[in-house]
Amino acid sequence: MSPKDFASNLLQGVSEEGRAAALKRAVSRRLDRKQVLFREGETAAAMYLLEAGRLKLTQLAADGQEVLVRFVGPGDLCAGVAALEGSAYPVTARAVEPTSLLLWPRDVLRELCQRHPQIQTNILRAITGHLQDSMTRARELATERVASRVARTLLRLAQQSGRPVDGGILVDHPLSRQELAEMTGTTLYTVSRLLSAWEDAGLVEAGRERVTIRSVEGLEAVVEDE
Amino acid sequence: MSPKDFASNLLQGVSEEGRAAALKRAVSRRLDRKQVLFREGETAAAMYLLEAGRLKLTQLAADGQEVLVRFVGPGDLCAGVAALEGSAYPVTARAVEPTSLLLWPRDVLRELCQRHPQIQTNILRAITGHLQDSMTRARELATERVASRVARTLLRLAQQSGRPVDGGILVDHPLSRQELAEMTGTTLYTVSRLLSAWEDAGLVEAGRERVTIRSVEGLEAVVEDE
DNA sequence: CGTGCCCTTGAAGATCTTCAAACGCAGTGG
DNA sequence: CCACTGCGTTTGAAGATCTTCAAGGGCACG
Repeated sequence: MSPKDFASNLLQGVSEEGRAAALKRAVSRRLDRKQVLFREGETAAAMYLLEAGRLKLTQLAADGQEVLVRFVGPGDLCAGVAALEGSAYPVTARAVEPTSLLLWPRDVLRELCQRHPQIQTNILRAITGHLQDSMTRARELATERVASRVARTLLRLAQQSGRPVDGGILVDHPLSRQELAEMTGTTLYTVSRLLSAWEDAGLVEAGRERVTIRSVEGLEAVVEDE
Repeated sequence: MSPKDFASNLLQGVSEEGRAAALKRAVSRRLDRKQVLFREGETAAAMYLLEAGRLKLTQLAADGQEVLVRFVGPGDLCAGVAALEGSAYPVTARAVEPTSLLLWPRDVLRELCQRHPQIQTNILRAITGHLQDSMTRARELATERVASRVARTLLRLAQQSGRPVDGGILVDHPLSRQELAEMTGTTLYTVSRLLSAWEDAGLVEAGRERVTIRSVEGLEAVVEDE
């Protein structure tokens, strides 16, 4: 495996020459916790690929409420289409922990995509994945109860960014009740109550901006018993 | 304007030769009302472009409830990525009125995309639009009340498939309370009550599988006053 | 003329939000 | 080192919103 293996989502199937060209033209950048990478509505300047750390992408609702669209982890792409089309970023991106990433300015990206169409194909694949996720999310919001949605979200976070610890899986980045609420379309109060109940039942262990899943099966049962 | 202008979403920016090649290799097909074009989970056989009529795309929730993802109208693409990747259709497509469309079998589509990369770019653009829509939908489901969501949905339908009639805009295809409920994450009962109230207030006129918007401003006010 | 499908409406009650109050840890500054 | 302060969290109580269930009406189509 190459040392630049985290780039596989972007560069898989690209010729050796294309990979080299892409990596050579990439710019490196670091972000502190809570630092903003870009804001919703700004004209897209670049496409980003995460090396390490984590971003959260949010959208503002009409009434000012924030909605958490997704977390972006190592190897994930971000703002691919907005950069290609030169349109506005559809979300705001903020680091939830110290983060390092590569970026390709808009014009560089366009040139790379023209010379190496497989890169565009890979961006298309990434977008398709996000579309699937978004449809799944909308379907769950439309048909499931809050408890199911929160349980599902925890299970998903465990998969995406879970770190095994003794007797459980820790979601390995800061995660507040408020953020869980913004991911599931509910309030921080309801999330707090659910976590308290699940803690009593031995399904999770909850701390300040920390959640550890103690029983995956238990949470799956919560998802089922609508 | 070309007689094949409905194909602009797919063929804009494609060379004259590419447009000709694409149209030559397209297969024509007709559907009756309620006829199924493809089902969620089947391996994708082709990409579709609507000439006339309307499809509805639905997804099944875990508990068997149907969710209405969107309506597809003339000029709209459908199943582009699933066909390119040879994966499963993510939704079921059903005609809600007599419909005619063009289709490109999977292998033909792949060849066209290779020879004319702009076609793939156009598919990427279409998918991006759907991603935006889906995110908007999820955000609304997460933050807005039922009345707002139903009102918004009616306004959107008026834009997409509205036909001016005396004193209003008719949504120009069959549209049941159940379908409106499946679009907005509520029940047919709640939709029925809302439409009855809005009819009394003079905002809409509702019939069997028919809705006419009498006051766009009135519905916009419903959206606002959360 | 019946039958099926779509629609309406009432009543009861579950689910979830809202508001208010208070707790406790983490980091800061005295 | 301690107190202060901010922020994330917890919990109770009240009540709004929406669903669910039940019953019935009416139009369209065979």
